[in-house]
Amino acid sequence: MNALDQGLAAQLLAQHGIAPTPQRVAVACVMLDRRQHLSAEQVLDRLKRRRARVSKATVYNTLRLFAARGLLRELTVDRDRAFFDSNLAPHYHFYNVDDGTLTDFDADTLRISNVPALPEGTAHAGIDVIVRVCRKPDAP
Amino acid sequence: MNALDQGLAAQLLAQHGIAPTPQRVAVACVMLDRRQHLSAEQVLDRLKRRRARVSKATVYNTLRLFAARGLLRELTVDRDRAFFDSNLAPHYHFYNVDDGTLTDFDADTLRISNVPALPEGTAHAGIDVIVRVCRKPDAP
DNA sequence: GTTCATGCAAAGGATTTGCAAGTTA
DNA sequence: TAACTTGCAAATCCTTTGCATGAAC
Repeated sequence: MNALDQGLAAQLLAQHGIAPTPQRVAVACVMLDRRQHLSAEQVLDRLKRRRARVSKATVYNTLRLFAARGLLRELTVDRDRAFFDSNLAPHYHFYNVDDGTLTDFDADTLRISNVPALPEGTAHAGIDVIVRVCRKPDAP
Repeated sequence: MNALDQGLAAQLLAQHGIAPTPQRVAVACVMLDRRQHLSAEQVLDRLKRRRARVSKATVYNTLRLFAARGLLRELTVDRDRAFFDSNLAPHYHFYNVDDGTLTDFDADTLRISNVPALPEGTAHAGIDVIVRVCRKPDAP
C-alpha cells in the first residue's frame, strides 16, 4: 500500500549521500512516496499515524537535509509555515489563499521569456512562479 | 527632504477610506515616500529615527490595513519576515537569498504566456514571480 | 572511541491578541 | 456616548538550538 518501501527509500537516501537511519527512512517513506506538498507538521502527523516515532527536531533536521541534497524543494508561499515539495521536475504552483492548497503545473506549460538582466554581481538561483487563486465568489 | 509630506499622506489615506490618525500618517510618510521594500521592523526603526512614536502593534495593524486597502503589497519571499512593497505598478522581484535584497523589474519586461487553466472553482488573485539570485561565486 | 544522529525541552523571533486607556465625532 | 485607535505586555506559533543519550563505524 506504500509506493515507496523502506528498502527503496534507504537506497534513495544512500544515492544522495544520506545515511539511511530509521528516522530518515521513515520521513522518506512519508514524504517521497509520491508528488505532494507537506508542511513539517503534516509530516509529523503522518509519521505518528504510522507509529513511526520521530521527534519534531529530527523531522525538521531531516526535511532540511533532504532539501539541501536535492531530494525535496522547500516552498515559500505562506509565511505561516514552510512546505516541502517532493516534485523535483521543473514546475510552478497555484496557491489557493483561502484553503492553503498547492497545485503544480509544469514549467513548460507556462512560457516565460525576457527575464531581465540580473542585478550586478549576482547569479541565477531559480525562478518561483506562484499563481495565487481564491475561492470563486459564486462557488462556495 | 521628504517627498511625501504629512498633508499629502493624510490626503492619500483619506482617498483610500482610511482615517488619517497621526500614527497612520507617520507610517505613510515612511513607507509611501517612494518605491521600496521594508519589513515591519525596518518601518519601526525609521519611525523611531524620526521620533514618531508608534507602537509595534500599531505598525503591524497599519501595514496590514494599508495592504488591505491597496496602498501596499505584502510580499512573501522569505519566511523569516514579511516585506511590504510600496510599488503598486505591476512588477516582479529579484530576491538575493544571500543578503535579502529585493529588486523590482517591470511586469512588461518579462513575458508570461500560457498560464494553464486555474484549479476548479477558483478565481485568479495575482501572479508572483520571484527570480532568486545569489552572490556570484567569483564576486565577493 | 570518535563521529554522527536523535530527542526532549527550552529558546528564539516575527506576528497577533487582550484589554484598558485615549480619541473623535 | 458610541465607535474607533492605540499601546503595552503577554500569548502564539513555527522553527531552531543546547545538550545529553544513543547508535554506528
